[in-house]
Amino acid sequence: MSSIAIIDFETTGISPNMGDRATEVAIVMLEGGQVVDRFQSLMNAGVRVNSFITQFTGITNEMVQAAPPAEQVMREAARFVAGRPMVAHNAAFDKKFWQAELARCGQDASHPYACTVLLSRRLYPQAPNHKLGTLAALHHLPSSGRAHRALADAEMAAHLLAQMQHDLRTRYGFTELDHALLMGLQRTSRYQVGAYLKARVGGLRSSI
DNA sequence: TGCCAGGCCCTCTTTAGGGCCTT
Repeated sequence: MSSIAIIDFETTGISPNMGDRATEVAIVMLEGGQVVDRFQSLMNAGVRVNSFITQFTGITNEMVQAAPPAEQVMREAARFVAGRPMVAHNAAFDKKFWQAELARCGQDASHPYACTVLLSRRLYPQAPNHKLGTLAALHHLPSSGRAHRALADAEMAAHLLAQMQHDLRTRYGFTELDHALLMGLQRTSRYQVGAYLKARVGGLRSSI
């Protein structure tokens, strides 16, 4: 059975191109709709955490200074992912930090990323918004810790992805749900979602 | 304190502008 790596970074800001660095990473391995493994670590990139970020995430300068070096953590994270396809909530954000941090230690970062924000916009257009916390409440997903810490957010995104996989199975009759299907779905116009899923499921059945 | 990005998406659009989402 194929597994998917769901990742979440906590960082000092929103742009690695502006000098922002990762302070924490968590990766949750999802297999058959179940969380089967976890990786989490704070990391010390040698930068200071400002008061807004500390208030937002709970991560302090003392915590970061006591953490292992960023390069060491990123090498371990890359080994944990081991080339698996990846998913993140607003993947454009986590993907650019993944690439920036791995580039600093000469590691390959060419993993395909699917995005639960894009998928949610396709599958749950009725949602009031597509923030992770809102979607977790909407689907009554289990909470697994403090929001805006990497492991809690990665687990929440994994539960959201599992919910999407469940809905695709029950609504559209999918028996196999791979990463390529998710990549195709997130690239599909919201007006073409039904046609795309119907084509991919092989015309077994569709509720659209 | 407030700003810093960027890809995606919508619409009163497409020769554009602005909101969403992440920290």
